[in-house]
Amino acid sequence: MTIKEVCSRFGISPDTLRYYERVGVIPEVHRTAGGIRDYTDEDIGWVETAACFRSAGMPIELLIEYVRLSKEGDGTIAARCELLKQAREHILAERQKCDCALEKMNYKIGVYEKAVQTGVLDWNNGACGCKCNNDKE
Amino acid sequence: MTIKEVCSRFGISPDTLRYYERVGVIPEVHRTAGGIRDYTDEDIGWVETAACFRSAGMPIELLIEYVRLSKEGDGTIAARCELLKQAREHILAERQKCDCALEKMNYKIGVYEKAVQTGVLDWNNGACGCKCNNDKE
DNA sequence: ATAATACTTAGAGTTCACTCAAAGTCAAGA
DNA sequence: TCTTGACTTTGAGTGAACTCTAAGTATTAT
Repeated sequence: MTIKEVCSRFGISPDTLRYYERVGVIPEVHRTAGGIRDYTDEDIGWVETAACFRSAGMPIELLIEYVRLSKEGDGTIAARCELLKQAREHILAERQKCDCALEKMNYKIGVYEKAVQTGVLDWNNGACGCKCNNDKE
Repeated sequence: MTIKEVCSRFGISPDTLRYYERVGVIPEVHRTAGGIRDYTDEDIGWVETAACFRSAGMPIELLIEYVRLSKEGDGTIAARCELLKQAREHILAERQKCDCALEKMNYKIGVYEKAVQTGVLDWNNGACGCKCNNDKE
């Protein structure tokens, strides 16, 4: 599969794909005799993982470390497992922040929708109960 | 409330708070006679909103636009409502990506946990069903 | 065979969201 | 009053993640 096809499949630019390979977010991609990238199914699997994890906000450094460990072989299985669990905590926290922001947005949108009809914003009755960022101690 | 107190309450640095005010992510903050920031409850409400929405990945530009519209008065209520709805779609999409990444992570962690015991990674039985980034057309 | 298009690399440039530095002002304690 | 430490502004610097540029090579259509 050509770089173009991989790009359109995952919605990533060719520059980004080459960059991912260069810095080690994905392992080296298979090439044609002329040196042009020709992604195998395995290559595509790596791209899919990278694209999926990146789009959820997982930092590039963690992906690089994961690929590095994978190249080292079966001795790093436990380490990779730990890394994935750590990444999962990171993404769970991200989602928690999304939920908190959504709660606040829904509250505000409710107030605004009333205001669109009445012409007056009324923040007094019932504040948003979300605890986001509040009382950090 | 001093800038220090606001910082520790929301887990933001003073530099970031001043930056938010400078570029318009929050409106101008109340000052003492000497020119030192002294956050009122209303100021703190703005900070809370900014911190919450930012932590969910809402871009600064949208927050600036929201504050700009708010300053213009009641004529922009409908516009602000629209902006919030647009922001909500944005955050919902973010959360969707988190869920997709979590599905993939859980699948991988399952494979690795088996491998930690057996010593062998087995990706063959049952692939991750998540559709993240796949088949973009 | 040749022209047009698409690929390659290395390295520089861009964007976003802060973060720091320098130079000066304010406030509280000795 | 003086000193110490926290505040102020303006503007420059940083890090992450791309994104673009230039110069060159490969592939495809005519």
